[in-house]
Formats: sequence, C-alpha cells, structure tokens
Amino acid sequence: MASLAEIRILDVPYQADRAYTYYVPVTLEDTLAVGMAASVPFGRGNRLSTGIVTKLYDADIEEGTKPVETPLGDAPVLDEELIGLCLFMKEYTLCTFGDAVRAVVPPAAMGKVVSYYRVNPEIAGSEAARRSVIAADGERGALVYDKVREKARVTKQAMQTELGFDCSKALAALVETGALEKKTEIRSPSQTPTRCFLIPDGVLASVSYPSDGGEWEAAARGLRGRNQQKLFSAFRAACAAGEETELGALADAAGIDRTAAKRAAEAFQRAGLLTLTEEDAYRNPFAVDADSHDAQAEEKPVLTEEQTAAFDAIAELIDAGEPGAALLHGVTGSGKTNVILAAIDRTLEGGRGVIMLVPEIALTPQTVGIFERRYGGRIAVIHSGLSAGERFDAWRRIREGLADVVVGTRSAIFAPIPKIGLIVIDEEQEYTYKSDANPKYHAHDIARWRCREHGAVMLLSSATPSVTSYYKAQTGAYRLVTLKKRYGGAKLPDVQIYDMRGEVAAGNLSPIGGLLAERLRADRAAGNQSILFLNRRGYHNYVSCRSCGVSVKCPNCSVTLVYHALRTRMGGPGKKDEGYEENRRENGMLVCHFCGHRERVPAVCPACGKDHFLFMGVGTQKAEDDILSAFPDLRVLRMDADSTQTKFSHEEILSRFRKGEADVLLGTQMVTKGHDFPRVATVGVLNADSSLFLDDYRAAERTFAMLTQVIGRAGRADVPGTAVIQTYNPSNEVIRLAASQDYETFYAGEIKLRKALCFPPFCDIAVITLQSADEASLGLMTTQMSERIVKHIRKDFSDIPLILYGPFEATVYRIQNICRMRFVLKCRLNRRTRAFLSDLMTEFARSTPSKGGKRVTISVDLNPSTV
DNA sequence: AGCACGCCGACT
DNA sequence: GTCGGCGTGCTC
Repeated sequence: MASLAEIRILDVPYQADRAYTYYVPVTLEDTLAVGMAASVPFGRGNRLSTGIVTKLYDADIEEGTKPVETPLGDAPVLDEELIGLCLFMKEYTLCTFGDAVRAVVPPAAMGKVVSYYRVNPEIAGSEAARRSVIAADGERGALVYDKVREKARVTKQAMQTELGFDCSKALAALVETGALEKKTEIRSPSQTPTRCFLIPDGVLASVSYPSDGGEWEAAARGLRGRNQQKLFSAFRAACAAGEETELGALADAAGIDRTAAKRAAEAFQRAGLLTLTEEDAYRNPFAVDADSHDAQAEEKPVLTEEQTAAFDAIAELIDAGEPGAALLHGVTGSGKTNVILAAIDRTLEGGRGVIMLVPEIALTPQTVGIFERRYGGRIAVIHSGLSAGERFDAWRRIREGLADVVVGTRSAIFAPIPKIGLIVIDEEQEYTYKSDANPKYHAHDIARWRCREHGAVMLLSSATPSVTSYYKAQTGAYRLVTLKKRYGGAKLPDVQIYDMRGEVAAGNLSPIGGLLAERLRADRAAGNQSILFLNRRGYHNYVSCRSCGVSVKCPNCSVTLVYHALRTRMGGPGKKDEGYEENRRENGMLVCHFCGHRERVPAVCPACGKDHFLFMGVGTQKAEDDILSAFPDLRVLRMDADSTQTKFSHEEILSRFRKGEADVLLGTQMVTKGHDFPRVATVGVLNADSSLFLDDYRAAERTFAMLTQVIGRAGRADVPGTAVIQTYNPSNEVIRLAASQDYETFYAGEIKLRKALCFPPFCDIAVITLQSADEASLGLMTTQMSERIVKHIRKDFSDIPLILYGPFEATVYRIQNICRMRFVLKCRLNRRTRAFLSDLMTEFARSTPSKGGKRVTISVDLNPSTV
C-alpha cells in the first residue's frame, strides 16, 4: 500500500487531458492536500509540469508510477466544489481541465512551473557564441538569438507572439549548439502582503504608556544592536503619540529596512516585550465613506405591492435552501433592482453569500454604485480592468468570507464564496455572458451548476429575456416572476416609428429624418437633452470605386475596411471647419474592425486605376458631422469604441453629458445601457433595420431587446419622453412590437418560428471550426473531417435527429491571415453528443500532422453567441 | 503540446 | 558505417 495522488496536468492538449496517478513520497504525505497545485514529472522526458491534486487515496502502487515532485504553494487553490466545477466545465464545454482552472483561479494565486530561455552566460558574446548561432537554423536562429539576448529571459510563448513564427526548431538548435540555455523553475504563488502590528506586552503592557515609564527605559537599555534600538525608539514614539504601530511604518520611521525591522521585532517578542500580530493587507480595498453609507441605508426603498409580490415569490425559493431558479421579467422602470436588492438582503440575513453578474462594469456604473453604497466593505467588484494583484486580493477576500457580495462581469461567476445563497444575472439576455475563448462557457450554465451544488437560487433578470430563458420559465424549469407596472411616476415614452423611405426622395441625405430633426430642435429650445443610437462606428461604412464598384478590403481579413475620420471632436461645440471636406479624404484612414489594420485611402482604385471613390453608409463619426452641419448650435458628445479607448473616458463622457455639457449623446450600443439621465426627453434610433437582417437566428430577439432598451432611456423622470425609431421597414412586426413594448406577443411569434425552423431552445447548435494559416492543408483536413463526421453520424447517431451543415467558409473567412472552415451541427446536447464531439477533437489531433506553420487546429463552440 | 523513438537519405 | 532529417505515437 502506498499513498497515491490523482493529478490533472494543466498544460496538456485536449487529447492528453485526463487523470494521472502519481505516488506521494513519504516526505510529502503530511503536506500534500487535495486542491493543491504541484509539480510533477510528465511525459517521456519527465519534464516538470504543473498539476492539480484532485484526489488522495491509498492503494497498491503500480509499475511505472512516478512521484509527485513538490507542492506549489502551501494551501489548496481549489476546494472540492471548484474541482468539481472544473471537471464539469471540461465535459460541458469540451475544454481542458487546465483551461477551466485558469478561468477559475487568478494567476497570481497559483504557483507554476515555467520554462524559459536565456543566453548561455558562459559563452555569451564570445566568438564561440557567434559560431553556434550561425550553425543553428540559419537566419531564423540569428533572429531568435537576438530576441533572447534583448530580453535576458523569454518563454517560448512570448517568442512566438513577438516573432510571429514557430520558434521551436530554432530554440532547440540554439540550445543544442550551446548559444542558449533552457531553464525550468518553479514560480511560487504571489506573496500575500501582510501588515504586522506590534502590541506592547509583558512589563510594557503593565504600564499604560507613561513618558517617564521606567519599564520602557529599562527595556531599551537591555537591547543590543543598532537596528533594535532604532526600531524600539520608533515603537516607543508611536505608542507615546497613540499612533498605529505597524511594522512597515515603524521601519520607515526608524530608517531601517523592513527585513531588519522584522528581525528586531521578533527579538522583542522573544524577550517578552511585545506581541506581533499579523493580518492580511488588501490592495485597493473598497473604502466606504460612512456618511454616504448611512444615507443610503436610510433610503432603503419601500417596495410597491407588485414588487412585494415578486419579492415574496423569490424569497420563498431562497428560504427553501434548495437549488432553484427564477426569471424576473420586468418592464423598463418597473423597479427590478429594488426586488433584487431585497432578495440579496434576505440571502445575507440567512448567512449566505451572493454573486451578482452585470453585462459590463463600465456600462453599469449606477448598479455598481448602488451596491457599493448599500453593502460597503463586504462587497468585491470583479471585472477585466483589475490588475493581477487587485484580482488576487478580491479572490482572497471572498475566499476568507470578508466579502460575501460579489458584483462583476462574466468571470465573477467563479467567485470562491464558501456558501452561496443567490446568483443574480442582470440583463440575462446579454451575449457577454457567453465566453467565446476557451473555456467557452455560458455564465448561466455555471450558475445553474453552482446553485445545484450550494442549494442556491439563480435569479435571471431582464426587461427582454432571451427566448431560451423565457421558454424555460414557460415550461416550468424556472419560476416566472413578472413586474408589469412602471413605478415612481415613470411613464412609457411616446414611441414613433418614422418611415425613412421618403427622406431620400425628399432630398434629405442626412441620417436624421424630419421628425427627429424637429425633436432635436425642440429639446434644445426647452433645455432638454437627446440620445441618438447608431449601431455602427466609424465614419462611412466603406469606400467604393465609382467606376468599377470595387470596395477596399483588409489584406489580412476577408472584410471591407471602414472609413474613419482622423480627427475626433469629442464634445466640442459643433462648428464646421473650413476645408473639412478635403481634410477628411486626405487624413482619414481605412480601418479593419477585426484585426485593427489601418491604411490610407488609396489615391486610385486598386482594380481599375480610376480615382473616383465614393464614401458610402453612415457610422457614428459621419452622423456626428452631419448633425453638426445641420444643427450648428447643438453640442454633440460621441460615445463609441473609438472615443472611449482611454480608461476613464466612459465615465468622463457620461458625466459630462449628465452635467449638461452637451445637448446630444450620440453613440453605439453603449448609450443604450442603464444610465439615468433625468434631462433626456428624446431618444432616437437612427437605423433600426441594421440589426434586423443579420445572419443569425437571434436577429429579431436582439433587435427587440435593443429597441426596448433605447426606448427605456426616454421619459424616466418628470420630463415626458419621446422615442423616434427611424426605419426603412416601418411595417416590420418586430419593430412594431418593440415600439409598443409588447414582449409577450413578440415571444409568442418568435417561439413558433424557432419551433418550426428547429432553432434553440428546440435544439442545440454546435459549431466546429477548423483553422489554419495554410489554405491547402485546411482544405485537406476539412474534407477528411467531413467524411469522418458523416461516417460517425451514420454509424452511431442513426437513431436520433442530428443535422449537419457544411463544411462552409466561416462568416469572416480570414482573420489576421488565418483561414477558417466551419461545420454546424444541430442536435440535442447530452452525454452522448458531447462524447461524440469530444472523440472528434481527439481523433482530429491524432490524425493531423503536427507540422509547424501548416498546422490545422480544431475548436468546438457549443451554442455560440454568434453563428 | 513536447519529447523520444525510429526509420530513411547524405555524408565521412 | 553514422549523423541527423522528420514522421509517429505516448504521456501515470
């Protein structure tokens, strides 16, 4: 019998990702625990790899079992629940265990084995080095060698991304000739910063600090060493002044370094003069100002009758202490947030924690603000903007129970709360809850799994639920809770559908139709504000040749380039500059929205050589210009991906608008999110059709949600609102239903369509993508894959409905010179179909040659956010 | 993925 | 006869 450990290796490809058995050396028997990261020898070469201990048990040792090398860090990084979650994610999303772990654990929390290359110090710069570089892989060898020398130490990964080609061969050759050396080392988890306090003890504690304290004098005389004396007098001075006796601060005051101070303090402790206490220090802890906290606590909203009923239904689920799920469907302005806050309070009263997901932190500052004021120090905010240290600290605070209200974006769903009672997903229909990089999970699925584990309640909330979620509520999987009334005097704005077809004929080429123009003028005159929504950034959509009609394409991606004017005029009072037309053409850039490629507008058409380019379509930049020229006295703020590139520009633009520094806020989706602007009277949708005919079965659902959101921006406060929806399809059913805010009718029609055409929720969609930089290999592998899938389906799935489409080119065939082919599979996802897809991935990896540049890779996305 | 093993052609 | 290219297959 021996002590064995089941280990999951983190850096293995999908086909090698399974449990491996190692034995635990006697020396580690007391330290190794389930959930710990550990280094283990792996593969033929026994290279060190990072693994996670998923089980410990005693059994007979088998021939060839290798030993665990060493634990990385002294505490588990995953508890039983999160190990289970990672295994679930692996099976559910077809990712590797390592991918799942990387989503769940912040990088700073976990130690790992890292391999890097560096210049061999023994022959660096010598003639021998020069010769070995030349010997190694020619040109590339020299390139790689220079790069390594420049950096002191580099991982292969970093080399790859910087140089853009496969460096494996060159690196191996350089190591072989002795020019470089490969090193492997263990990187410990980040040190958790601590603050250490000195508390008077023994003889010193017996006297409440007196300036003439003989005890202190005596103690000081007994000290040896300059550092000890310096630290002691600093300590004494701090005590006398009644200040905090934190070690770092005392060390600074004494003018000695921290390690020396620590040693001295430990000596004092041994001498019985004081006690050292240590506590964790957290970076950027959320500090609440007590006043605002109290103020907010006072204004805890009283629920209306309808809200109370909704809350009661949810509270019932929470109190049951069993896994549950509810969908809170409330029209805009019905006070969903109040119900959610009450549900959270109820959960916290029961001693359990809460996760609240929001689509995007930057776009929901108010929601976050409400939470911060209400829950103060027990809140942790998690989003992609956090530094590694901040993320790690938030994670530790949550794990230790110091923060039991977690607000954040998608990845906050992994918050290691010890006892979860409620998971809220606000604006549940938002596609940001689906990850499109590995692991390709949907936050709903993770939430459901964790709620099952914790006996917690998942609460989805939306004014326009996704058709899939509403269907689940209709069929009883979720409890449906509805809020139909707007409250607090909020009225639905007057919604006007405006037919744009007459505008061009009437000679109006601007994106602002007659009605909207009238409204903007009226708002301006009355001192009100307006919001305009346009689903497209940039200036013109594209540039096309007047003679031959060719449009300019991205050299790396198969998309048309979008024209961007160079100048950005954020918020300045509008004035049309002299010569602006000319500037536009000369200074503008054509930009690729996929890879970011930029180029000047070519002087002549690349196809026919004529020099007549036509600027077509309208983006936010063009709309801004048009508004400024048509309404010279309007002050316009533009908010889109281009004008919000710097870190705080979101909030800056919003707060400037709120302060009344502009009359019109013009922008993309970002303007439709839940900002409260009391002075906004009119909202306008410049082109409601743009998302209506997208190549996606959810186009209608998205358009409906988008229009509903925009409409909801108007008429929230005392100012009566108007929403103008400009469209070329004024009779379109989706637009009409959105205008009347009739979700139920929209849903009824949509669900019929989904059923008839077999789309989710009546089936699942799996998208298999093959991609390669080499088109020929891609073609070859695609054909092979096609045959393999068809064979598999005929053999193993003849009994159940499963429809295969493809292979065809991906919607955007080429991105950054990587070509992609697709298969789309309509099926019911379950154990069996997942196992089928899993086999496909494994088999594919086995059959594809692992040749450097020509490699073809496979990826599977289950129910992707865009098809 | 990463690494060793093993099978073929060009060299001493 | 051997060195080293790259395809093949396995990883406790």
